[in-house]
Amino acid sequence: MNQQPKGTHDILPYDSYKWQYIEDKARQIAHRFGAFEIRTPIFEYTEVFLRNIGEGTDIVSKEMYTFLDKGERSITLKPEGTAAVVRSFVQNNLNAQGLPQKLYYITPIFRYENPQKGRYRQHHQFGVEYFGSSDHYMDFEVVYLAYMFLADLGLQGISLKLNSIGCPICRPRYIDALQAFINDNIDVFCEQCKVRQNKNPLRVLDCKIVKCKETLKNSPSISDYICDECKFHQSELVKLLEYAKISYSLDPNIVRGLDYYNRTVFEFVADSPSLGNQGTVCGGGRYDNLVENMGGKPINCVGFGMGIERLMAIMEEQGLSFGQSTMPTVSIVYASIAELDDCIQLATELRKHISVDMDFTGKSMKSQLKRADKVLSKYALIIGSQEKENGTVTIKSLSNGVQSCVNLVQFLDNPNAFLL
RNA sequence: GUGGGUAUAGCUCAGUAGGUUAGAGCGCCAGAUUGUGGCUCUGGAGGUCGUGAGUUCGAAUCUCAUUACUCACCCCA
Repeated sequence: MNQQPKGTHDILPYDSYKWQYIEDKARQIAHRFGAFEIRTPIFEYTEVFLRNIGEGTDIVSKEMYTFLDKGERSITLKPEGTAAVVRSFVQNNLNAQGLPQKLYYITPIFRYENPQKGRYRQHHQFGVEYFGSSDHYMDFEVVYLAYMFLADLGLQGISLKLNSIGCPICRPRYIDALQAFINDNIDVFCEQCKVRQNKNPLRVLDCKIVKCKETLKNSPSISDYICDECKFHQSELVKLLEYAKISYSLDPNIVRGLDYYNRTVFEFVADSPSLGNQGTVCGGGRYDNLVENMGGKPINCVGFGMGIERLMAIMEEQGLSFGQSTMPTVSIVYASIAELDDCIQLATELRKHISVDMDFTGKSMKSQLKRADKVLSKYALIIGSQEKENGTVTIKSLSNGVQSCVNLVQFLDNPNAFLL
């Protein structure tokens, strides 16, 4: 049965350079902001996610890859990045290293969903988590990091959407008002919304049904309910964004699907047909209570997760560069099988310095040169009876066909001098 | 969990009033060029037509079932 599990994808040899390119860029940007990489296991005890993402969320209630290991412990494959990082942060007392602290990760993420464009059962995220400040400066830096990363890749048509979902003090007041509003208009709303009204009223704001959307235009706005501190926090963040000339829009319908967020929530959204309705390429926000909830000190945090598959889809669509595939510098070619041993020795010697490809299956010279083309070698180093007899090697440029014959000892002494 | 679409060569796809031996382009291998790649020409290999039943003298083609993929809903990166 040569099949891969539903919703998973192999990254094939001729595509892997694209991943390396994006991962390199992500690391560069993170390092430019002074963030350190953290790598947590691919699975955690189920509790880590159950408690912190929120039992009422879809992710926890129906999308986790959960199983019992041989010791009857409940294990779950990472369904998002933040909870695991926070677990590690608390467990290893990383706050003892001083605050604020900036971490980033690149990790596979697993969710049991029905796959479609831009949604897979295994996808990959580049994420950043900042620990240790309640200031809007920290929100700004995290948003700015994401912004710079997207800009660095050359992406166009990505917009930043921003919202504040308040804090544990003011949000309940808003939810009460929202529920009351929905109740007053209960007949107009769709069946989904009627259910969500009790389960997770904020999600009603996200409904795509036209009739619900229309009705919601008259619903109470969260901006009228959030407390002065939350309001101030947002307005100060907005000032910084404007100062940095990052365009944004305040969108009261941005409601994130994880329970731990408060105050700032944001998304970077592409209006990209290639992604269908999965335009959200990055989502994040502030989570001030998560560290404490996981048994740590009260430490305020901001973070985001960025979907690499979605990034790549947009980049492909916009025709952006993924850099160059890494290529061997030279290919070694034997004119006949009699020179194969000499060529192997040459390759062994050269590989101490440069990248070398060669065929060793006795193919014709013609097919060896074809292969040299295919693997994108810049030069072919040819050894035949002539060269072997004279102690030389023929260097052929594969871009213009020019070739010269040089002394093998001199060549090995400083190969780069001959490979311009 | 719910709905729509698709399934033919390694890849992208042709192929219906059911009818001999199922095709093309690209890719692969080889030759033309016996020590030289890309271009050109010639040849070659490669198919249980997703799987299983049914209708029929005869099924890639029609019917049913099944599986996979895909898009969409839900939700999310």
